[in-house]
Amino acid sequence: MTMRKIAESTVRRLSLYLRCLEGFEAQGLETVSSDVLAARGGTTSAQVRKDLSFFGSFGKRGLGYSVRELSSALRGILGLGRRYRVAVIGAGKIGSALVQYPGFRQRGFDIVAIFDADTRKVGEAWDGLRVRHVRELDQALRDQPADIVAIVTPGEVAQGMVDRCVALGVKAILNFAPVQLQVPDDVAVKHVNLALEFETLTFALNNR
Amino acid sequence: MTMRKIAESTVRRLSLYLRCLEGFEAQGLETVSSDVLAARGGTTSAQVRKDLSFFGSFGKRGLGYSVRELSSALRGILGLGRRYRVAVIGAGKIGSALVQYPGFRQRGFDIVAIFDADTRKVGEAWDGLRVRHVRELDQALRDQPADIVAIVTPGEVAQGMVDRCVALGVKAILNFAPVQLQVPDDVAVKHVNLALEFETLTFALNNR
DNA sequence: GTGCATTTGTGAAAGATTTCACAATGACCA
DNA sequence: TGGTCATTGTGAAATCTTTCACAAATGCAC
Repeated sequence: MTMRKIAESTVRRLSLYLRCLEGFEAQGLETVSSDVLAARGGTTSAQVRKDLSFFGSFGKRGLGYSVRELSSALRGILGLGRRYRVAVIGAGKIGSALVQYPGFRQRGFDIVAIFDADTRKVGEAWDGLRVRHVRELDQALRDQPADIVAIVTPGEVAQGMVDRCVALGVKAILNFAPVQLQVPDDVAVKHVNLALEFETLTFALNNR
Repeated sequence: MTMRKIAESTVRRLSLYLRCLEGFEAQGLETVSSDVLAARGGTTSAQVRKDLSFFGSFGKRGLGYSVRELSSALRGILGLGRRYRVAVIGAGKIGSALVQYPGFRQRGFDIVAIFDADTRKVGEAWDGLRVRHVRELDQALRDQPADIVAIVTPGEVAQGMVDRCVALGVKAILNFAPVQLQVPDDVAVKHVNLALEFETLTFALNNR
């Protein structure tokens, strides 16, 4: 199942398809065609079939896909067959929203630790989780490794935190700080940058 | 300046370059080469030059780019020469984080209204802004049009809100709801979907 | 069981984006 | 002024992604 060189765009769509399938499942649908899935997911049926074809053959010709089976296959492909431990560095507004959002737990992501450099925040309990000082970061991650670290610090300190995490063996980072991070090849980084999203919108507003 | 068919990926990088340039400006740097800008932005010098070449010629051969001039040019290209009015629909955790994040105001985005369907939330003041009931949405947007609407509602009601906004002339939407939105061609939509980002990370963790 | 209506899976074609590579230009120095 | 060095701007090539189009399955009706 694990061939190399799957495009980022393909993986994003797989995740999207899974979300659509969960909707169909909730509606009680048993099967979907690539056409219907594409319509819901905002793409084309050929794209759906091509994306899936990188991983195998999941449909029945003439019939479409079993909603249940395809969901299950996608969860397998995306590695969602188990839960993931997430540590959050930075207890500001966005860190807070992350920690308190119940959707993550539902989707298999458990936030297991939150850190901040501000001693005034340390000790606050958020959603049952005590904010710890960043100086405890290394010890905490050694005792209880995290699968994914979310960086929600100011830009200036983000790289330093990432370096510490990488040294501790963290292989996946979700970065909300507005800086590009340097990491070794075997560490996955995803960036979420709201200013950037807003600016692609202002560009669109001014160019059509 | 306004040719058609600029790739989305190019626009995102332009926004990124601007962020890098602001950093260089803060460090007191007068000029940068495409090489230095690329290193900071996580891309290549050829990519930087190609991206810029769609809009004109901003550098001096042998010298590089004036940090000040290039910043200013990019702000022009991205349409950041003025302020933008943003309305937020949905006063949950993420809506709250959005409204209270001071960075948006600093970057030219003013949140001018926030709506929710939950009457218990209506009337709360967030950062000096009163939460209004969604039934006031149409009247409010007619009185005080917004340039950009951020959708922070549950998925089930997102499309309905978008339809109302589009009918009122909104041309740019930032969608945090985990559904694909249908809009006319002349409306720009950007999606922010954290579950999806997490899932591209779990895919990466399981496929290398 | 035959034929019809569907819909998948997939090579090949088209289209888009990134990288290459180099001529052109400007700054600086002697 | 002329030579050297650095760096841009840009066609052309390479690579990557999406779309096309159709043979191969499958179910269903009769």
